[in-house]
Amino acid sequence: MTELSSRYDPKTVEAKWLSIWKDGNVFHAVPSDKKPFTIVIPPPNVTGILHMGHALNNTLQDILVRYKRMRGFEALWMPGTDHAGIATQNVVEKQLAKEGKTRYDIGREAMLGRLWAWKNEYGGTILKQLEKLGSSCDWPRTRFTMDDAYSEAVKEVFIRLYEKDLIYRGNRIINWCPRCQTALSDEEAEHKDKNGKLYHIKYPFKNDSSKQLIVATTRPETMLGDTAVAINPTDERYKGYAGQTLVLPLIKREIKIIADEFVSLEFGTGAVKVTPAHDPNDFAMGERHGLETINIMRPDGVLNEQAGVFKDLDRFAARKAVIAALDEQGFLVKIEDHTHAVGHCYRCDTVVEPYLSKQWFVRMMPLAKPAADAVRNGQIKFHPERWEKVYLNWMDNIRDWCISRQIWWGHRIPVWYDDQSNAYVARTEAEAQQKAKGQRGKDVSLRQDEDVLDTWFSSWLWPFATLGWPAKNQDLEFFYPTNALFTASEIIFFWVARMIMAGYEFMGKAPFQDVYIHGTVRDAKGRKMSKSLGNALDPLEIIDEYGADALRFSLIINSGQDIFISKEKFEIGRNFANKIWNASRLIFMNVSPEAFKDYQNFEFDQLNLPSRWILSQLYSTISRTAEAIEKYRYSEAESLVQEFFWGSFCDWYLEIIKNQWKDVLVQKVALHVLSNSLKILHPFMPFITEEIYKNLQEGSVNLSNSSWPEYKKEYVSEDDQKTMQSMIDLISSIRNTRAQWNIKPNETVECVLSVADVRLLNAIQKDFENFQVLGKIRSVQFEAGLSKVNDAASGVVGEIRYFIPLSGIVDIQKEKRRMSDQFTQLEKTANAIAGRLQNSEFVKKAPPEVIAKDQERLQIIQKEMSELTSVISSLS
RNA sequence: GGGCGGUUAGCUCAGCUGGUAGAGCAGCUGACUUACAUUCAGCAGGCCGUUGGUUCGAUCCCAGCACCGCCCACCA
Repeated sequence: MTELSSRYDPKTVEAKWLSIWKDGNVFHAVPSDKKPFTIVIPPPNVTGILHMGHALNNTLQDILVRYKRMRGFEALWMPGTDHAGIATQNVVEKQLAKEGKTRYDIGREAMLGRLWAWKNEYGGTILKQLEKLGSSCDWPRTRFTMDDAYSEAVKEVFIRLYEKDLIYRGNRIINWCPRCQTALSDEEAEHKDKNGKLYHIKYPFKNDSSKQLIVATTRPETMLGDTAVAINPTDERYKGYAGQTLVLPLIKREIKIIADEFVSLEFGTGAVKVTPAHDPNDFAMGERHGLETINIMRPDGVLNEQAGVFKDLDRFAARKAVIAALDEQGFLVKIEDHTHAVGHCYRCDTVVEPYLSKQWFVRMMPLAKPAADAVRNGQIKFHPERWEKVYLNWMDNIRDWCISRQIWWGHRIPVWYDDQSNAYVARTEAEAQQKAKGQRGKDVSLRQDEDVLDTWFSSWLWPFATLGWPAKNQDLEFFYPTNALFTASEIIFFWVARMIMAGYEFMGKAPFQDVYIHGTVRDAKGRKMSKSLGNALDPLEIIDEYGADALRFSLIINSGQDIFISKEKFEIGRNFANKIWNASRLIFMNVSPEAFKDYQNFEFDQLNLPSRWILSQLYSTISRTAEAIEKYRYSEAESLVQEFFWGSFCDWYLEIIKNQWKDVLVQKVALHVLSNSLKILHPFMPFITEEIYKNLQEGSVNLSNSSWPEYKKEYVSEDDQKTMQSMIDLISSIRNTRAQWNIKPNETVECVLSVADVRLLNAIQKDFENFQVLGKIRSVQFEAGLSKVNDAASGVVGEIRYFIPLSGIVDIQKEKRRMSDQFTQLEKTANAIAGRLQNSEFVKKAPPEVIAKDQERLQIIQKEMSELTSVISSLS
């Protein structure tokens, strides 16, 4: 029939289908009369290279999108990339560094030219890699956060928020990365526990230098910028100190002692140096007490002229120098070990500096409220649910968002300043000119804000900006809101939360209903996969070696919470693909054109038990798999399909029918099961299923746009499943003889055992030989054939059945003990229930269904007890 | 410091309405059998972290404890 090779070769097959899908544009979705189903891809960074996290994330999305497409939805999966401001700029700056230049050397315009050139050349890499995974994105729709239209959306949002007074500019302590030389948001500063030191330093009093106040600090170099020392007003130790003057060592500046509730009595010495320009708490105290702010540091982390003799020292060198100087002059009291959390830049891992500067902020409280409510009232659901708490906890403690970045790659802030530093927020410079003229009454020259917006300030618009917002159009109308979002927990705050806020603020609707949070892919030892650790498995290499289907399948079936993966894990998927392939070969080798013509139609009543059984299994698998997918239980869905296809279809059905191939009905059933199995396998393993399905020649339809099998209730029979199951158990028991069968002396058994599986025959025969020696079997006939297997269900082998379960146990005494334990347990339960039922008060008060349940349970227990009794007595 | 999760076979994990536990892998036995050795048949291996509570009955529900992991956080 078909010439399928004995081993599945993913490479050629995958390449072939990728181009068929692409040429046919089969994943293109347009507004139609179907129901919409939309997912937007979490846009990978343009600098991204496919890693296992992407592979997992996108496989999950692909499974759902393909499934929904098969279920008749107009399913759109919107692809695209994120410009990744700092990350991309870092990459290009590294290139420049090789030429011995910095971005300042070549200037803003030339730098942007190089950035775009880099983006145009390498920015598509990650998407091509995602495509190789089999991702069924609507590729022609691919968006980029710095597309012209998208940039308009960003600008629009800035202006709208500004007009609502939700954006403001302020002088605040922010997280500053001295390497990237930009501000970071609170989320972009990663806190890590560091083993540091706590330095105790003497600050002498002005009027009596023999008296000192000892302060404790972890960042002694910032003392150069101290403008006060704070104590707690209730601190008995320092009663009357407030208001006195100290002389700052080294600098000799006079500073006051202030009293502030913020100061903890327990920590350190109870006296805190106050450096308003270099610490957020100190800044707040400074505001409360009207303190001066002294900035001692340049943007690159080197101390400035305010630092006196320490000028031009890097902050860490300065720390050492300050300590040395303090020690030398007798101000250093002691140094203690101290662990504390230190912020690090999430892009370059440099220690972040709390730094006073003028930045743009978004007022988050008003935006957070509807977004938090949406989750509270169930309009948006997290899967697994527990992430809702994490989300809400952040939302309820939300702080303003620093959105300006001192880099060049990104959306430039749409604000212009005149010579008096008045700010004009406008869509274009011309508009700003007009506004300025209106306000100043004359033309003034303007300069645009140098800064760009945080990358996330564009990403948070992704679900609707990709569909064309702020323009009104059919796409937006039809595909928004999206249905599900798939992401890792790391970016719940960065992205998910903000998207929800933006969705409500700008669209008046939630951007999606379901948020699926998947685990992190880790190596076998549980470490995060990373290039620097050298433990990363490259998905492309895995695809190359095992195939994309194998990668997808293995990844998903392993996904519980976090996913621990090693190379061997991908054998699961590869082996399964091979199994599917070979089962298909077997079927294709044995079916006739007649069966091929219409294998979807057959008389169900004429089928034998194994056929009815496999159909029953098939259809219950179909519905259970669908249910699992809908509930976002992907690994369960895969297990169900695999268990059915391999464990039931291949291991039992195909073995049983080996000698029945001449029966057209059997051929039809085999083809029918294969065809439908391919359909339910398709979302998980798109390539191999397409390839095999093609051989079924059901019209010219690709599996990618065929439909999910309809559930046929009439094929699902519990009786058939039970009968067949007991047969399977029976045959299994017979197979499993040797040590297990414990035949009583003098007992003889005569039986005819039919074995369909030729392979099994030898194994079993051997066992039976042993069995004959061991027990007293007079004769056992072996017969490779099918008809008798069917008969077995109706009782021919039933005689064997009688003693297998009982004498098949090695340690009868142990089993007896178990059974009598069980009996006592049941007896106790029965008594308890019976007692309850005789209690007239209980019967009066308890709801009828409870009583009914009790009665039912009592009956079951009593039945079990009587069965147990007979079994126990037969054992002795 | 606050919050969240986990603890089940050697390993990775299921166990989604409470009825003394399942899978895959690894291990061990056995089968060269024309769909598949990327295979097939089988075996063994578990006081379901610990202490209490609720229940006739707890891996499951409740509380405490221990250990592991993650997230958040401005005690310098």
